[in-house]
Amino acid sequence: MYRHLERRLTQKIREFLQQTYSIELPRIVIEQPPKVEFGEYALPLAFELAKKLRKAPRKIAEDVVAGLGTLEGFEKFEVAGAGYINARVDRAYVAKALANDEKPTTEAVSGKVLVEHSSINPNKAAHIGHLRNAILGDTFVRLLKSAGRAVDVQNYIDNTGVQVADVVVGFLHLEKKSRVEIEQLAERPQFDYFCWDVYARASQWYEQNADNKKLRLQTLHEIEQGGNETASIAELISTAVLRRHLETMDRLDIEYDFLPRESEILHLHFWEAAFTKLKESGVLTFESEGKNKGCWVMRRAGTASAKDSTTEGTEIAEEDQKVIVRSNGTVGYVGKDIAYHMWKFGLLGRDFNYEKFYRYPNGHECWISSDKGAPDHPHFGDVAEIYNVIDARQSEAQNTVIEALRGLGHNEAADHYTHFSYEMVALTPCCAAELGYTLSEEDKSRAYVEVSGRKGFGVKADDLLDKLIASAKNEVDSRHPELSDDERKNIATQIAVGALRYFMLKFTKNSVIAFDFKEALSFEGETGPYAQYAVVRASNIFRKGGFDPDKFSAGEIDFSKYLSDSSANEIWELWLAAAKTSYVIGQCIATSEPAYLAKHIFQLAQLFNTFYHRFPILTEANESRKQFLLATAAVVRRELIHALQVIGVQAPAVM
RNA sequence: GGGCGCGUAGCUCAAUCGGAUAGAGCACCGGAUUUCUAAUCCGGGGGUUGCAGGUUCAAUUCCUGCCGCGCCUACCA
Repeated sequence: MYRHLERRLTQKIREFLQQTYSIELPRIVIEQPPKVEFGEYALPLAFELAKKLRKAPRKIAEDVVAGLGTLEGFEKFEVAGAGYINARVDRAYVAKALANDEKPTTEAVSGKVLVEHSSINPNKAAHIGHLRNAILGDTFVRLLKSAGRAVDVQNYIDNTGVQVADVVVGFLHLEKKSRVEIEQLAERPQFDYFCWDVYARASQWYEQNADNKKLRLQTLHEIEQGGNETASIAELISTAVLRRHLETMDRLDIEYDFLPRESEILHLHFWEAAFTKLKESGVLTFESEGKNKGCWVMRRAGTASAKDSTTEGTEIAEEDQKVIVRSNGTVGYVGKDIAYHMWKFGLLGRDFNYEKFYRYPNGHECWISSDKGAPDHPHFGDVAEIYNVIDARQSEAQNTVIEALRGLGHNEAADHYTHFSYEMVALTPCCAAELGYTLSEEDKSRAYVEVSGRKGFGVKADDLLDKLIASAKNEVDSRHPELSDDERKNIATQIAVGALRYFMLKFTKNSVIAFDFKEALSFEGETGPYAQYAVVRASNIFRKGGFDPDKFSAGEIDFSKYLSDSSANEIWELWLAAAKTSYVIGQCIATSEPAYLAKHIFQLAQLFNTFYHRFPILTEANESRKQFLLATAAVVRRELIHALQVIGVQAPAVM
């Protein structure tokens, strides 16, 4: 609604400027006034025009206001301050549309979007860093879907990398486990936790002597090769850990459609197909001397090629070279990534084979890449737009892939390739100490310490969730002894998930989260449960009053009576915030920043809580005013539930 | 050395391509008719937005230079 009116206003202003001054501005800036008394939209337009028109801003603003006339949905325009033009909407018009849940028709965007997130190495339990990735990714998926986009959710599995090799080495050479023993362990519920420790031990063991490291390299080669016992054990381990990751993420209502694996990228020869094209197009060049002698290299992203017009042809300064194919002929991960991304855009000319892998309790089927494949499978890849949720440390690699696509002439694909970059989750030194890790003096003085799977240093996702559930369960137990234990468990889980998801979303993407248990375990203040509680309060009003909030009819209400005068500003602010939800969702998608929606939810909940205190509804003597207040609660409740659903948070029945 | 990012209240963070008096939460202090359940609400203190210049009617935001911090910068994935 808010967005719809803004568009209408922009259009009107454009027409006016064209007709009156014959001016075409590239962009009409529309802001939100600092206070609701000033109206709903503010235009600093007059300041911009002052120079062009050689008139005082204030005078221009007055002229614009006088000449603008009327506009549907708007009450009036006025001049404020040194030359702001403030627009006031017709409050009753907006409220009525909102109460009736009228959605302005939006043009459907065609083309499928591919969002890839999580991508946890299948060699150990997921930790809080992975949670940030998965929650950001899943929320972005929900944002896109709520805007009507068709989305494929992928989780890339690097099942042939060194991390997997390390656990395999750990099991076979350090723990001396047989295949049968590993199979038995893999059946155990917390196999990923077991691997967590094995991985950390193996990493330490490498430091002991050089032979151990040789074993690692040999194991890695066997895994990459495939078709041998080592590869088979690696597959066994990585698949079992992968299942655990899916279970962990499912606890947070995070699901995937397809799991492409690196093993298939190798076995189905994606790279060979890409290599040919990369050589033909000159993206890759062969180095015949220098430190990268014998390698196929490409220009490192960000080392501008435009400026060095002096170097002729395809010469790339040594420090700007990124090795794609090693001198022994093997391809590095960036190369595989280029091939994989050509597949995503349908540019490779090859496809995976697919088989069913995991069925969610709700019946949703998750597919996985495979060598053989099932005959009937959904169509993946070949999309119009992609988003890769990958942390900021990999931005250079991501940019290299984008440059490769560009070099191949696929500019459109490159333009629709978004590295959805975010910063890592680290631990506060205090938190690290709580976990029993001893830190160096240097680390203690830092604001945060990076987690390290290699050192087994971090907070496991399931542990954190268990802690949150236990803490929420305590509260629910004491507040609602009348409920069954199952019901209380269920509510506690919803609260825990709400707290965790909100926590990961409240920070903007490029701020490092210094994780601290006290903050993450809080259910008060700016948290998910705060917003959930606001919904519960709204529901309670209807429950106690004997009404159904979802069937509440606003037909008879005279909104202008209750919203028009300035004494109604407080309630109007709440209506306005509710009207902004879809606008905020649009902002989140445009900027790839889910934090805006989290903040919006909190603000809406905050305004509602104030309203809740100020205006007792059920005791309201004036029946028509009571209906109006009920309509207010119904609309806010509906918008909050919707917005919470978009960030993947459910509102419990009671709290 | 080069690339990317960050520096805002005691702490953790916001501030929508530059806009009106820089906002929240936590912590601290003081309050809220035992009510639609207080996981809430109201009030209070707390800021030279790292420093110095520049551009602009307007700078936390853009530009330049410093200072400080983080990440990336392997023929590892």
